[in-house]
Amino acid sequence: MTKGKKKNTTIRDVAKKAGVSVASVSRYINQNAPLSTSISIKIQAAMTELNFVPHIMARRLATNKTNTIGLLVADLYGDFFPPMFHGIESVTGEAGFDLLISSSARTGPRTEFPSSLGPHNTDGMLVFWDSLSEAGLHQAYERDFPIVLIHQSPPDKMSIPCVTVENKAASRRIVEHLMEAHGRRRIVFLRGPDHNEDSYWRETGYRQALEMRGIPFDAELVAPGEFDRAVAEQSIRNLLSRGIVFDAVFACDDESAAGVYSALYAAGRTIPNDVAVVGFDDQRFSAYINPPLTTVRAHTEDVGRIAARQLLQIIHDGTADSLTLVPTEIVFRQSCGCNP
Amino acid sequence: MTKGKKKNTTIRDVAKKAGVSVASVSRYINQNAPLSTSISIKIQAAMTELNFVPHIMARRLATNKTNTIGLLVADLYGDFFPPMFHGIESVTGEAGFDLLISSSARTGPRTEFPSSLGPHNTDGMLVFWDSLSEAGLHQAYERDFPIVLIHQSPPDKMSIPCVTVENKAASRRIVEHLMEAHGRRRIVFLRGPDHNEDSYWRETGYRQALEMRGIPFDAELVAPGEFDRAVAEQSIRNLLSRGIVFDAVFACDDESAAGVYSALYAAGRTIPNDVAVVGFDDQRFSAYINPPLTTVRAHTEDVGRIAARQLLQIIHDGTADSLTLVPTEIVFRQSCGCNP
DNA sequence: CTTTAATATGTAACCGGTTACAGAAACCGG
DNA sequence: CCGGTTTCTGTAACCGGTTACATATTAAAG
Repeated sequence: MTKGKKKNTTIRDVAKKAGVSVASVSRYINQNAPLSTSISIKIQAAMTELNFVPHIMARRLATNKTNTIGLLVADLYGDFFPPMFHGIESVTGEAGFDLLISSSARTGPRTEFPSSLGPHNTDGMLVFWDSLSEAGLHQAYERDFPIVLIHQSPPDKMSIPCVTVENKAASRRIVEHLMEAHGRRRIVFLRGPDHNEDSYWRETGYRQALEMRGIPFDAELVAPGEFDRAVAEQSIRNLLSRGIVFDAVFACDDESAAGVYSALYAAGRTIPNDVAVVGFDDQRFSAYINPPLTTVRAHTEDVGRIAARQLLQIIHDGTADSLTLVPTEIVFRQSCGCNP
Repeated sequence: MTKGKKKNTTIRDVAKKAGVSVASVSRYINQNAPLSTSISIKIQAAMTELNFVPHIMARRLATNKTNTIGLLVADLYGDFFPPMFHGIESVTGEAGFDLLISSSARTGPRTEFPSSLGPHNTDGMLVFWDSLSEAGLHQAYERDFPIVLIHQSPPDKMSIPCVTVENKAASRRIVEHLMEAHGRRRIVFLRGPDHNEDSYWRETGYRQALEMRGIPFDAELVAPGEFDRAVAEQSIRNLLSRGIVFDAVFACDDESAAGVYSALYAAGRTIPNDVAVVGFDDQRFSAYINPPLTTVRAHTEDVGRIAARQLLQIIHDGTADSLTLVPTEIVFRQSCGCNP
């Protein structure tokens, strides 16, 4: 429209128009070397006149920095992602970094280090649970590409910083609450996916609570939840039909707690009178369901914020904390028997 | 560790080692020109031996293509984003494009065309409602940078493709349902934010339904919902305390429907017997609340998919549909009085 | 008023790919 | 066996910034 010519205006055009050298223009743009005011003015004038926009890729090629960080996620199920993203974005944005997202939903956990997120394209990468295989991680680790793991601790031998939430203590406390405040004794635990660490620690907390109360662990009371509503519902149905007695359920996450509700409701059991139910995560719907779910709140936004900060720090000076546990807190609603 | 030398291995190193020209190596990598097998083999050998990884930024500088598309969102409230993202990612990923995300949550709607998402850094951009000011849009439009709008139609004078959901017909039908199937007459409408288009069309559908039934529009029955639980709750409280009579509520979105539930519950009114309630969006919690909410399902994932496809098409050949309306469907649950 | 040190600019060589163009090799019909 | 294609391969000039180093300018010192 305007000029007719396809050519981009470059730093050299600006230099010519301002009657100075390209180096000066570059220095003016980056403000990284002293420059006389008279020259600065001329450059500024030329730049605005030519409507000059520096070519980011050229800069990146020359400096070998991308000012971009990569985000590798498995899938965006649940209410998990938005707050996490919000946390991450708030710190990366502040620091002037772009965010490149890649989901492995289509492909399953990447077995290869994803080239689109690797060096040359990002300065570092945030890796969520289940998004990158151990082999893929290893590739990144070897070239010591900056990485921080989220909700996943590093495999043996690799020391990669990790940030996740405090699972065990909160789980222990919520189960203790069921026992102490509401006198429950036969508490079902609904597991998460097999190698999920959150699930592992939540189960550990559950077992510790039993142990402290001298209640023997009963394998019959543990069933799959898979972080999935339908699976959890089926598990509870099974327990019920097999005549197994229980007076409470600790669901590994709120999603499966919702499944518990359905199964219990269908069987005519009331919550919390017949069976108390508690979950983990404090998803958005948890406050709305009936009765409102007692659960553990994970400050997911903080997790994102902290992870991003760690990554920036690695990129900047190579240091980071090897493990950060973000505190969790129990939110007492009605499904456990409180606030009747 | 390995070599001790900092230098990256480049295409020239590969060429030298394979005893061929850089052009051949480039052609081998891109498979864009015939190459004798003998040469191909030598190059492949050299590449694996040197562990060569092409430098993406160099390629981008040379080709002036980024293979990246930008995603500009306001904030990631609600259940809105994950499915949308999923849809987008599925098509961009398939096409080999990266996704650069920028949220304007920290800053409010961008008034400037965000340089990090602009030309040089992305090949095109998906813009959500409320994320970019009209001025910002205009800048992009002038340089005819590929854009498609999501849930927002272009301001006057600019013809930018847009994809959103069908709001009006579904709204009309759900209100008609309230009238015909359940005999409701005094139906409250809870508005969304002021200049939100979804809200506008939903209200239009509401009015049409009234009109077709010969029921006069009553301004007293329209109150703010703002897509916000608390605001909606307060609005219903007000109506109630002012003694305004109504037998149904059409909430502009499910979030505000949840607020309606609270207000009604607090006032001792039952749903759907005293007041029928319907919403819009079919958020995740809507099936879980009590009673399950009758609402309109928007196929958000499709919106994302279609928008992404449109954008790729613009990038590819410059063409696109100026408006795509993704169909919606009513899901009948219990809050309207169905399935008792 | 030189001599020397400090500072501001400019020149040109990078960064690591792509690709227009030209030259070489292989193929083909007559 | 020769000119005319057709198909491969190589050279070198880009893409648009940054920056080490050299040079011009100016200030400080002697």
